Amino acid sequence: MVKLQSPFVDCDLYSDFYALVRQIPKGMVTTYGNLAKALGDVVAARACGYMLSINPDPVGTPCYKVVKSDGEVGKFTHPLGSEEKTRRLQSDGIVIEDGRIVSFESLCFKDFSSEQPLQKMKEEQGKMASLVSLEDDFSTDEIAAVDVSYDDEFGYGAMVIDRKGDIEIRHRKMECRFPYIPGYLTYREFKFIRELAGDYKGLLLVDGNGYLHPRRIGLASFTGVMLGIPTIGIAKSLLLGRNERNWIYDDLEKSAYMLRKNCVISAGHRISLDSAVSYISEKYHGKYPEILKKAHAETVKLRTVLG
DNA sequence: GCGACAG
DNA sequence: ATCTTGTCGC
Repeated sequence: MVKLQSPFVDCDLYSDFYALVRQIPKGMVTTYGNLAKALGDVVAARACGYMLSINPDPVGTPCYKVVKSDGEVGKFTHPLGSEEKTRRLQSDGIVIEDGRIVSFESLCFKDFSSEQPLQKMKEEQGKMASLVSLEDDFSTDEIAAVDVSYDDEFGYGAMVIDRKGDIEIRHRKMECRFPYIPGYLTYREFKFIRELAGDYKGLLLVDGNGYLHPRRIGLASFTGVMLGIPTIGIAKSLLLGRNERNWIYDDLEKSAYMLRKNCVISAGHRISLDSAVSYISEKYHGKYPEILKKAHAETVKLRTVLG
């Protein structure tokens, strides 16, 4: 059994990110995209905006210096909004005309010092992808589902295990310091799944993708490899790919099946796509899997009670 | 300029 | 997922 340590599932991306914002020199600006690239992937640009919107230290971490990629000032979460952002930029000596930074190119700081955590995660995903098996090697004696919901700083995870009608429910509340970033859901959610699953060895349904992923290693597949268990990815929307008669193709490869609106099935680990599709569609009669709905409802219940 | 972006 | 400061490619 492969026993890979995963140093990145505990990454505090918020702190890494705010440290980058503090590197912007006096009198300069940067863009959400440049910060995302410093984290290791421009796809995180919108998450950078989100992290700024919940910046816990607006004085020490000056988020007004972060603007859009075309030099427009962009939004600002403040009672006075973007006009206040503009005023703060101007008091740094930056000239703004028609809502746009003048001499934007020369004022835009890009030379961040960074470990590029997302880049390292991408490399880890590449290694994990090579360990995924799409050969059927699963039993259906026990089936389980996991899901996590969130508030600002915590995640609320739930796992429902069905052992031939005998239902067990597990809960877990943990701090979460990693925002949602397309392609990196693993680094937000896997630690919840690891805690919830414990030594569970049955088939696991994961709320997200498996093989349908830019690096062929969505949360469901990553979970399968890390825990050494068979998994299936069940997503509610498409991360990528084109729908042709409900089969999802990305590049030229068939990588998922849209069972219905809001139910995209992909192979996780130790199962083929065809087996995943026929098992799920038969067991749940072509509907969204009940056990995942229950797991989701449990996370909401937990968040309402503990949050 | 519009739509796409697992949760 | 929540109710939220983007970017890129068609």
